[in-house]
Amino acid sequence: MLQRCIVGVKMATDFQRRVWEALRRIPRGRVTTYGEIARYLGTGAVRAVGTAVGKNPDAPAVPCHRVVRGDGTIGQYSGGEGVPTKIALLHAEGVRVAKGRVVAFEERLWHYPSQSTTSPSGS
DNA sequence: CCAATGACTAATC
DNA sequence: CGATTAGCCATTG
Repeated sequence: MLQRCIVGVKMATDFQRRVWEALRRIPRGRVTTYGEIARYLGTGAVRAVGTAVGKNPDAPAVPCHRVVRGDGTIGQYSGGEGVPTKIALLHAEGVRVAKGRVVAFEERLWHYPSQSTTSPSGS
């Protein structure tokens, strides 16, 4: 049973799994940027993040459509009708998009939780 | 291992 | 604001 997991199966890299997991952390009605994900992963591989998101096999089960570019523009999307579908999904979650750009982008922008400064066992 | 690619970003024209 | 160049890192052939 487990044998088939180690042969003849396209396996994603750990990097991609971390990216997809980061996508699941995005709350509904919010958006994030590739740069934020890269920072969350602790790397500057914005390009690699975008590629990993595009290879997301569980789309749109994973909110990959909540990821936009750093300047608030929609960016790209692979699936359905492409970018139009990405915008449609965002609208379905309450995120307004105009001229291929997220309305009130910085207000809708989601930031990943940072380590609590009130941590009792802080270093 | 090397070369090419990509759902990006920033700077310049 | 649109087009171009260069830098970036992981994936893929």
